[in-house]
Formats: sequence, structure tokens, C-alpha cells
Amino acid sequence: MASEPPRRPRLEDVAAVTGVSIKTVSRALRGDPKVRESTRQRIVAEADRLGVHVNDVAAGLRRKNQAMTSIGVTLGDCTNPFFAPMLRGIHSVASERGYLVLTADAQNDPELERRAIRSFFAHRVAGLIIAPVGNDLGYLANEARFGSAIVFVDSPPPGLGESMDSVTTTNAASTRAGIEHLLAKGRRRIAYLGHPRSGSGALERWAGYVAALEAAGLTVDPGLVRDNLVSEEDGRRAAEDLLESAEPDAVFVDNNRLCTGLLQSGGYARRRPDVVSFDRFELAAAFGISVIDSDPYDVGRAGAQLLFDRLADPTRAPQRLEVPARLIVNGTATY
Amino acid sequence: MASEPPRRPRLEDVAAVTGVSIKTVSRALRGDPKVRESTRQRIVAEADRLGVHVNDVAAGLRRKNQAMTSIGVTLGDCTNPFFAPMLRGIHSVASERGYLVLTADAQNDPELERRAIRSFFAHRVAGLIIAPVGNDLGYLANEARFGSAIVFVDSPPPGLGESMDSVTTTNAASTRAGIEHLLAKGRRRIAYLGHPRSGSGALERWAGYVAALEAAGLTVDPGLVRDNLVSEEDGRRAAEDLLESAEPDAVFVDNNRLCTGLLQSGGYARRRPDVVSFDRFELAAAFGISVIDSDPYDVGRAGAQLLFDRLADPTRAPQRLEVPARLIVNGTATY
DNA sequence: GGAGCGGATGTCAACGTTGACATTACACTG
DNA sequence: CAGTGTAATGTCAACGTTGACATCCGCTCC
Repeated sequence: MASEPPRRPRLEDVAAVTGVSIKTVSRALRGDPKVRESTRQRIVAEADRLGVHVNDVAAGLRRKNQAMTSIGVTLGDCTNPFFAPMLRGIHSVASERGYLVLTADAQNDPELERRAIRSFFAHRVAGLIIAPVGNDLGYLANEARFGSAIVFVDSPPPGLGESMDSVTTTNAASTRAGIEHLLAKGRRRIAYLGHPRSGSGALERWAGYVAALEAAGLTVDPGLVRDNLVSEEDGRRAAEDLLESAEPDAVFVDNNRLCTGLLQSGGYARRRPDVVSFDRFELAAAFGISVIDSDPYDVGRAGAQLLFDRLADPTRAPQRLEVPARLIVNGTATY
Repeated sequence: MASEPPRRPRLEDVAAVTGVSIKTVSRALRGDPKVRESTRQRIVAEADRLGVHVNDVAAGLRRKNQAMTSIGVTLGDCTNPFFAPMLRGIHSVASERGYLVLTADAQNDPELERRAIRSFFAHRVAGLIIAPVGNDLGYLANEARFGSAIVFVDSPPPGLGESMDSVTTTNAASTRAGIEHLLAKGRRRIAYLGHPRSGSGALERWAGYVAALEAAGLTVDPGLVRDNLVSEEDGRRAAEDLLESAEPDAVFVDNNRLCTGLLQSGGYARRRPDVVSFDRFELAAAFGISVIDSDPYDVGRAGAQLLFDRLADPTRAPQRLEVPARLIVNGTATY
């Protein structure tokens, strides 16, 4: 009953049928120019007929650093709508190069993140793209010694100094631009709804808010600030309280999820303050709120490109890229 | 300058330090009980100290079917918000089992899908989860012969009969429930906004709509149906036209993206018809519209579980699971 | 005290491919 | 026509691990 499945055909089978050596088959199938064109065509035709594709696992084992043609990506938290388009960006670059993408969801847990990274190394990925959640990734320094390329996206590597490649958004500058937009509309009581200031992203956005206010000769009013918010529900409650008690004439929201909370609060429906939110979302236009589009697709692409560049030249100096986030007033855009 | 990176430490290095054979190290690290506990501890400690993790690539090559401890997932189109939670579901099951997840974005292109699947096989994934876009996946039958498990999610396998495992949503039944909800509220002119009836999903939803109307003694009014819509903008335009010309008192929307379009139409803001939309989204509650939550997280989990079950017993009969989609009236829920 | 046993460990070859190097075939040169 | 060069192909071993099988050791049992 449970008969063994047939063996997968190998290069050897193609060799037998075409009357050449395995090595020639290997060369032909990888497009080595040192194979006569007519031979190549015969080999490729037979390989197709037999359904042979080269075993990447075996090939990987033979390569200098044993790297597979795949890269690993750890997402801090798949729930974040930022990550889907970012992943698309990574995919688009990787597939151009013929690499596959391994993904892992760290679920905001540094321990899971660490485990995922170990697994990736066990699978001998060529490189790693990390949206970090752990606050000390020093252990990666060891791994990087063995020739694996590593790129950080979303926020730079905690605990690794300036020594690694990274791609982030223009958090501070774009937040500042957003606040300045509100100031230009005559708003003066601009509230701040933000997530915990742990990652560098949150810190920079806050810095942009402060800088914009100070440049306009205003000071930060602590009564207008709600901090340390995580869930959508946190956002809703904080917004409810803020809008009733502090009477802001505008609100800046630190991220997508909190903004969703704000929009669901009764206070919002009643008072309709001007809103600028970091990270775009589909229905921004329907609500007529302004968003700062941090272009996660491009962050993903840039990160993947950086990774392959590093793979090509391990000695180049570490790069810190910033992908510009655009302010989209009262609406949205597609990409 | 470009000095070669050091070699990665191997089992051999642990063996040398602990004075046992490579084989014993291999056994110890994989938890084989035929190793004395004291020996095991010594070996594990040294392995940790040296930063050795077993090379999954080499291990994979040795296994009976050469399968890696990874599974491949092809997403029809990463843009679809359905896929992010589904991927989370897949991840959660895979990581319980110690498997990694390879992802590919087919971008709605059957040719890309095919290429991705080839790559997955070249990487010798243990199994495949496919959200199909191609309309003939007959070529997979060949691949499946070699012992790879394959599960379809979102829609069953086109061109492969009933021979494969799949997980779908209760498209027809839940759509019918949604329509019945509108009928119970006294609505009689219920419009339909839908994407092209190519996949089985769209067909079943349509069937649910028709069935609900007929059961209530109503007939389908072609003037209330707008079909073949793809993009958000398609949805917006169709909604604009529909709401002005046909004066429906309620609208059923076939999916998320079209619903986003509908909500952005001027007609919606003016007339505020009752809406039931397939697939939940964050701001449904803020708009007070009802959604049919097809629980993509659970679809992902069920698909992955099915995959591992099939791996464990290749001879079992093919399963077709349906994950129930719940109607959420005027709001949303978290998961 | 030798047979028998089971637990712990070791030896060897093989998985499918490719890098390094060897060989062959053939054309071209003087 | 030997000598040289180059394109095309082949041989062999190795990548790091594990399955199959062998060995070794200490113990029990008669």
C-alpha cells in the first residue's frame, strides 16, 4: 500500500540518456558557455522531458560558503500592515536574482526572533533581512563573521553600533513636515498619540514633533501627549480621553494602528480634528486625513538591494539608507 | 584585504573537542536517546560554546526524500489583505513543528507562480501551500508523485480534479447568511459588487447571493449587479454609477478591495446604503458596515496542519476543509 | 566463567552536485 | 607532419551529515 514514492530524477539520468557525463549536464543546465550549443540544447530538452531540475540542496552544499540561493527575512510582527508591502519589495528584488525568500514572524518576541535567526543560519541562507524586535542583537556579530550578509530594515541594529547596513524611513524629517503642515493651517494645539519609545523609529518621530513645535516658537504641552500606546484599543481609549479633556485642534498619530483606534473613537466623530498619521492606509482618503507614506515597498526593495550588494562585495563600508516618506495631504496614493 | 571569512564550525569540531566521534555528536544534537545523558550535556555545552548548529542543508541531502525542513507558500497576490493573516497562521503551525516557510508572490501571474513552484522544488521543500492563480495546475500532478505534500488554500486546485487537499472558506453559505441579514432588515433592492467570476470563490459567493434572493421569493435584478471589477478604483466607479442609477437600498460587496472603493465613492457618503462586505477590515466598525470574516488566520493554520498530516501519512484520502466565515454585524472583531 | 544481552559508541559509505584538474579532439601554424 | 593552442568534455574527490551496520563494554544469568 504505502509504496515508496519514486526517486526524483537527477542529473545522472539526463547524462545516461544523452550519453554525456554528469558534469556536462551540470554545466549545460547552469548555462556554462563551455558547452557546445548543440549539446546544450539536447541536454536541456531531455532534462525538461524527464522533469529534472538541479537539486539546490546538493548544489548549496558544494558552494564555497555553503550558501543556499535564498535569503531570510524576520518580520517583527506580521500584524503590522507595514510589512506586507515591504515583503513584496523584498520579493521583487530577490526573484530578479533567482533567490527565494524565507520568512519568519517574530511576534514581537526577542526569543522567537533569535530562534528564527538560528534556523535561518541552519538552513544556510545567503543573507538576512531583519526588522529587529530584540534590543540586543550582539550575538549576530559572531554569525556575520562567517560571511553572511545582514541588513536591518525599519530600525537600525540595537547593540551593534554603526557596523551594519540598514534601511530606515525619514522618521524625524517627515514627522516634522507633517506637523509643519498642521501649523501652516493655523493649528496650535497639536496632540501626539504614540507607541512606546523603545525603537529608534518612535524616538525619531517624537523628535520631529518637538523640533517642529520649537521651530515655530511653541513648547510641548504634556497635556496634549498620550504615550506608550500599543493596541488599537489603547489608541481608541487614549483618543477618547485626549479629545474630551485637552481639546486639541489637531492630532499627530505615530502609526497606523493607533490611528485606526483614533478613528473609531466617539470623540473623533464628534470633533473631527485635523489628523496627520504616520503610515498610509487605504481609507485615509475616505476620512480625509493626511498620512505620511513611508513607502514600505521601497524600503523592502532597498533593503534587498543592499543585501545583494553586500553579498557581492563583503568589504564595502556599511551603508545607512533612508527612504524618504512623503506627506500625502487629505488622501492616499497607490503603489 | 578581502580575506576569506573563517569556516563555519561543524560537528567535527565539537567531536574533536569532546573526544567522541562525529556520529555521537550528531546523535546528541538531535536528541537521540541512545546517547548517555552526561555525554549529551558535554556535547551540547561545547556546541553552544563553539556556536555550532547542524547544517540543515547537508542533513537534508541525507534524508530519504532529500526534503528540507521547510515548506513553500505561493501567494497569489501579496497585495490582498487576506494573505497577511493567512501567512501568520501558516507560520504559527510551521514554527511549532520546526519548519521554516518559504514565500513567493505570484503577482497574479500564472507564469510566475509556475516558476516559484519550480524553485521550491529545486530547494526540496517538504511541502507546498498554494493559493492558486493559474487555471491549470496539472503539471503539479507529476511533482506530487515524488512525495511532496501539496495543499491548496483559498480556492481548490484548478485542473487537478478532487485529488488534492484544500482549505477554503464557506463562500456560498456565508454570503447567503449576509444577504439574509439584509433581507431580515427589510431590504429588497440588494446590489452586488463583484470581481471576475474566474476563481471558485467568486462563483460561490455569487451562488450564495442568488440562493438567498430566490429563497426569499425574489429574483436577481441585472440592473443591481456590477461585475468583473478588479481594482479599488473599479469598485469606486462602479459604486458611483450603481448608487445613482439603480437606487439600491443595500449593497453586498464581494471582497475587501472593492469595498474600499465603495466607501470612497461620493454616492456612498450621500446615500449610506446598508453594506455587507466579504472579508473583514479594520475600519468596518468606524463605518458601521457588516463584514463576513473569512478568518484567514484559521485558513492558514488549517492549511498548514493539513500539509503536515499529509506528510505524516501520504496515503490518506484527500481532504477538502471549509473554514466557517462569520457574519459580523456593524463592526469588527480582533484575532 | 562463558553465553547472552542491551546500551553506548564507532566506521563507512552515500546523498547529488560542483571545483580543480586531466584529457581529448581538432584546427591551425610553420 | 610534429607542435601548439583552445574548446569541449571527463574524472575524481569533496561538501557535512546520517543510515546501516559493526563493535565494544559491562552486566546478568545459569
